[in-house]
Amino acid sequence: MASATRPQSLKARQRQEREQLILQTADELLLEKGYHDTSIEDIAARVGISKGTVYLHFASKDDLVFALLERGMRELQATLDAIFSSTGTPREKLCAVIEQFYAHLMSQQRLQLVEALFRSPELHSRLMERRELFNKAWAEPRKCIIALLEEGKAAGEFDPAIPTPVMLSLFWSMISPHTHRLLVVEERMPSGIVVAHLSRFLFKGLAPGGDCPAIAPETPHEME
Amino acid sequence: MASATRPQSLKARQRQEREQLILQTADELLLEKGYHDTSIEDIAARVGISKGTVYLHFASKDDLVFALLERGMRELQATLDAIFSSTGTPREKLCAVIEQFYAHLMSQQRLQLVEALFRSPELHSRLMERRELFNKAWAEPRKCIIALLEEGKAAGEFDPAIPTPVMLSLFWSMISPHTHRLLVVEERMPSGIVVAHLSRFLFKGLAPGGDCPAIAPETPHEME
Amino acid sequence: MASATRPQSLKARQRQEREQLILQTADELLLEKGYHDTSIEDIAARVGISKGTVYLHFASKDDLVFALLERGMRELQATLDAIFSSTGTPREKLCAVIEQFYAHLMSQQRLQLVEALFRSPELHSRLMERRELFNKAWAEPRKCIIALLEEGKAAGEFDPAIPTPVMLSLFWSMISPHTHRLLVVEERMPSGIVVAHLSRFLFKGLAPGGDCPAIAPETPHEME
Amino acid sequence: MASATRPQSLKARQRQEREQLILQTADELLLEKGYHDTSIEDIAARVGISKGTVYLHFASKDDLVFALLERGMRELQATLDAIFSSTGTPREKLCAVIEQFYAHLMSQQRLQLVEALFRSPELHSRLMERRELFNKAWAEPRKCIIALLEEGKAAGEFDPAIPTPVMLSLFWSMISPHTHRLLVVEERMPSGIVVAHLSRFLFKGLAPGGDCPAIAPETPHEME
DNA sequence: CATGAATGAGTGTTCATTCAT
DNA sequence: TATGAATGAACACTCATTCAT
Repeated sequence: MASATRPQSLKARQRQEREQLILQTADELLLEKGYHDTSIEDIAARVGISKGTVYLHFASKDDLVFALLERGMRELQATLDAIFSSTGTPREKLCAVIEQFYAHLMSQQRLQLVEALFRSPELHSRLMERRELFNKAWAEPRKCIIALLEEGKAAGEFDPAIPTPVMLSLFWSMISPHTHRLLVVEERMPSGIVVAHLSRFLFKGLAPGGDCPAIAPETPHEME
Repeated sequence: MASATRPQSLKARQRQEREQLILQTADELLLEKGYHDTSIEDIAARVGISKGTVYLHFASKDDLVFALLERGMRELQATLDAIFSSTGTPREKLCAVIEQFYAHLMSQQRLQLVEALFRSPELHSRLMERRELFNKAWAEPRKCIIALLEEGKAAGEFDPAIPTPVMLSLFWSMISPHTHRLLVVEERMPSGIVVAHLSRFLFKGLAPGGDCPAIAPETPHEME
Repeated sequence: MASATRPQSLKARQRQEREQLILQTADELLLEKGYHDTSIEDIAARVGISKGTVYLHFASKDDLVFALLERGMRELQATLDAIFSSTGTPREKLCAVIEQFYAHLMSQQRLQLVEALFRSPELHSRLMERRELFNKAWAEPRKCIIALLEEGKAAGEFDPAIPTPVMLSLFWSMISPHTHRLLVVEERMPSGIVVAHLSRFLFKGLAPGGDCPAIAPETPHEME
Repeated sequence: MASATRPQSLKARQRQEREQLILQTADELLLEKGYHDTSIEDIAARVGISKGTVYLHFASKDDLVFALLERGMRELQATLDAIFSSTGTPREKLCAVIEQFYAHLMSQQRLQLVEALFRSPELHSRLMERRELFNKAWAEPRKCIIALLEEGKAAGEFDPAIPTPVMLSLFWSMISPHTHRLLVVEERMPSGIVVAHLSRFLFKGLAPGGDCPAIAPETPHEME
């Protein structure tokens, strides 16, 4: 019964698998060589299919990249959802997010592309033309993190004097691929160590108390 | 006599100005659209000159970008030199570095390009073929910052338990264009405020003391 | 079974034909207008295809010209091989070579290109970078002709007082496209007549005997 | 008196000298690198003047080349005139022509360019658009040689069975730069020796008598 | 007069995209 | 459905030519 129930489902599954393979390969190549130096032909060749076949799955190169971003977003969201629905303080949860990034997403080179593309002005602008679908996907994780941060502030874990956008920005910095590359890839530090340092640094920095003088718009420094 | 000393100097100055204009325009366009989506013709058009004229100043597109990077490096180094040679604790100096970045370099959108290009795998490799001059320029600031950090550790300002590479990486994060864009550009926070927050966060995080349990390679968290 | 052996052979044959068409057209255009005044677009237009298609067959303009030269060489060598392996005196064989040149190669405007390109200093140098394959191809015919000339000397057919390089040079002159153009193309003389005259002239000039006074480095003439 | 007679003549003479210098330099460069790889800037640089100055003398690159050809023609004609007006048999005169080519024109690399350009399809066609002036210049030497050849036939020096165009063509072959390059430049034969061989060969080949069977349009040979 | 900065048409080459098979 | 041949727009770069100084 199971063997014959879905003759189309079989094909559909194969199609799905191929699509995932294309996405995965594109992910790797884009990270290796960047958007413009990766041609559709390159991707097709590494997958072992022909150029035309790629177009059976993705209407354009930009669509392919877009799908890649969506996939990254979905994975990110799934990771975050799992963490958010768990029990623990905001700090513990944010800690877990950092950990997840380093343990899984970064090392699998998944989210790096999301980040990399977002930081690339060339693609950023082009892809933002499709903002409709995209921003939604991006807004969701953002809201989650913000919620955690404000929850933490309310719980007295984080310093309420630090504006949430600043906190958010600092948090993104902790999980940036750039940091990952410098420490894990180039300095060969174990991922666990890096995570511990980053987390500790982040939460020490965000913790309430300490000298928070009235922030002067122009801080007095002895520089020219 | 003095009035006649520079018949050539006039032309030379005009040439210099034109060259700076091209560089500045290229800087803007590259930041807006990225390397591959900015053509020489684009740059020439915005400057108001013809394609060929650009080639009177820069032998190739790569040469133009390279000159841009060199300019960024020179400015960076000049800024750092001024700060390093001043009096003050390491903390004050690093604080001044962050401040300078935000006050001058970032707002002039210079270093963003340096960063952006360095993160692009495609250009990175091509530009690294000119490593000779370039690496030196890049290594110098790096050494300066590292020296400051270790001086700070020795002086008891920074936590010696944090490895210097980690500190360095965190410092880069503070002055990343990404953070600048999120907070100053998108959130419209005044640059001075952002600097104050970043500095305070950085030094609170780097300060000695606080809970620094033995860092476990695998931190225990309740995630899958 | 035999009928199905070539499903690819069909496409392959079409590809071959297209490639030959491009080569032939390039040959014509290069002869008409020369290397620099013939653009890839020109060639594509005359073939009736697009620029890009040319690049499906030849990786660069130089590659195309190189393929053209190779083709010319192969044809030349094939012709010479057939003649050399036949029976006959050296004189008869050289005569046959001239004949073949005029009957086939010249009229197909093939070797003209070889010659023309070899006389262009600009291309000569660029193409000589691929000397490995090429020099071999060029050296072979040269050796064949030299062998024939020396065989002829030994057999008493040619004047041993004439150095072989001189003989070789005179022989090349007989089959130069320039001569062909002047007599066959411009003067409209039948190719057979021209061949007969050239051969007769060559062999009469090369024949032993006649007044060969001691060759004085400075021949006495009444000129300024 | 002599010093002030021609204030313009002085300037005019300087202008003439510069023009000759440009021509001479262009001659050299064109021979070295060919037409398309020699830019106006190249020529100006070697002369030591600026691009613009070249255009004060020659309206276009083609004009410059054209002037070069005219100069070559004039020299050729002068040489031929001197020879033709001397006493001697046609054979002696033609011999002198060959000699002159090798002794002076070739070694000074003058006429090589005339020849080279004429054999280059690219320039030939373009320059032929200016045929009016040009053909006249080219026709004159041609007529001279033809006259000599026919005079020689009439005098019994040359074989009347050989058509004059064939003779002319053979004569051009003897003085081709190609032959010169092969023997004098590459084989390092002394120019005098080469001239002696060429002359002897030419006149032996052109001499009356010998086997001149009825020329069959299709010569019988054992070739495929 | 001499200069050389400025121009812009032209060329080789790449590659996303289409479509006949 | 899968292929890959064909297309053509786009781009970096060159250089003959012009012209303001």
